[in-house]
Amino acid sequence: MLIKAPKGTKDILPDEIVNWQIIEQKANEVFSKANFKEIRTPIFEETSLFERGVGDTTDIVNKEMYTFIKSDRSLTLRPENTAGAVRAYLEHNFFRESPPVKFWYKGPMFRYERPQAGRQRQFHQIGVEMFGIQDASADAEVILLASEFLKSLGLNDLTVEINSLGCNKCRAEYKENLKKAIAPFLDGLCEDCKSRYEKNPLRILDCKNEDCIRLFEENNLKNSVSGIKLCDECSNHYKQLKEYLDILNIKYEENTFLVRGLDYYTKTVFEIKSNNLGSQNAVCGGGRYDGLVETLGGVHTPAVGWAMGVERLNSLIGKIQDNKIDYFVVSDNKQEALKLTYKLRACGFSAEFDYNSRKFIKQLEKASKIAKFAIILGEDEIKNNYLSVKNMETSEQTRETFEDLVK
RNA sequence: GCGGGCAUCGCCAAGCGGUUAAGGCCUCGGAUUGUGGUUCCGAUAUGCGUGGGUUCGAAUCCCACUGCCCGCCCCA
Repeated sequence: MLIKAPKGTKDILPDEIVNWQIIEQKANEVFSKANFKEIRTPIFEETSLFERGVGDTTDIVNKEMYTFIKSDRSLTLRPENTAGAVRAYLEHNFFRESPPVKFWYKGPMFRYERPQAGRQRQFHQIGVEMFGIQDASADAEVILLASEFLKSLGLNDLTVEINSLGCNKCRAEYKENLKKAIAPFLDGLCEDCKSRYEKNPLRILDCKNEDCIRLFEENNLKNSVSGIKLCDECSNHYKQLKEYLDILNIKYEENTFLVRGLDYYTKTVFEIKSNNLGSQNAVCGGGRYDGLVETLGGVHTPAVGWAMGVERLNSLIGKIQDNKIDYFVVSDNKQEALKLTYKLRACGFSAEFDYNSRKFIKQLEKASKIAKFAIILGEDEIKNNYLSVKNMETSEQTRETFEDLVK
């Protein structure tokens, strides 16, 4: 019985690795320009980091974590990277630097869920975190960054949705008002919504149940929600964000039903969606988390960030072709072929030869499949110290010395 | 945790109870011991996810299991 990769995990094969390399390279380019620095945190952390950081009312913490005990310590494979980034920020005293402190990261995350389109148990995220700036220009900055990054990958028309959840102060009020608006038709909602009503009423807005959505519409919940006032500070912040986005010419849609499932978000939340992803349609999600640094033991520090799912991103990008190598050395003399191959590599070219010493015609056929040029190195070439270089695209063949070729 | 669908060569597949399980791609070899990518010929599944059962006879029908995919929940 062959051992297979575990459920919900995938091998990234040579055929598709080019996409990944390009995504990571673009991330580095785009984020570096904005002076975001890459950070790499451990793949596992102490379990309590996620319980405190992500929130113990979330599904992620309640039923999706890969947790194991080693030497009496409870450790967990990271389900996301924001908590780890904040932990590192505190552990290495980044709060002593002049704000903002700007990080970006990439890497695998782990969540125990039933796999489906756009969802795996081991998946990859690229994300940014920005610490120390309360002003809405920081929110705009990270949204701009997400948009620039997507643009650099040729993804231009994705929808940005934004909303504001308010701060701790006004969110409590918001929840009460929301409950009041929902109360009249609470009985008609699904079981999940009924239990969310007490535990986490904001999440009711996120319900996908058709009957619930119909009831929301019949009772004009959207208007009721829009009518709920944020405190002055929060509504100002939200207003400023929209002004910044307008100035930056970033198109967005306001979605008063946009609620994120992680507990740490405050004020701004946003998602970037695509219609080509199946039912898991968010390629990017994030927002502001002004309370998280404090929750994890630091002084109050405003922060904002997002994460993208690399697998989802990848499925939006067409397959990027692997480039052909520069030279394939065709020769009956394996020693000379090997020597020439290594000389070409030393000069910075990609090169290969036929390890099997097959017939000339087979070698040329192989060359046409994998290389831009074939270098024919036969008896005559070796004796008279020249190379026959054939362009496999145009069939043109020229006679050159090694020195001319590598110039 | 709950629904739905699918499993035939490395990949894509035809077959729907009856003699040796189509075809295509890829791979390998030959036509062709120095000029390929087009062409022609040839090779490649004692086996149809696994285990039972029905039948004279099963890839084809029935049952169980496993795996994968899709959806719900939640999230990237």
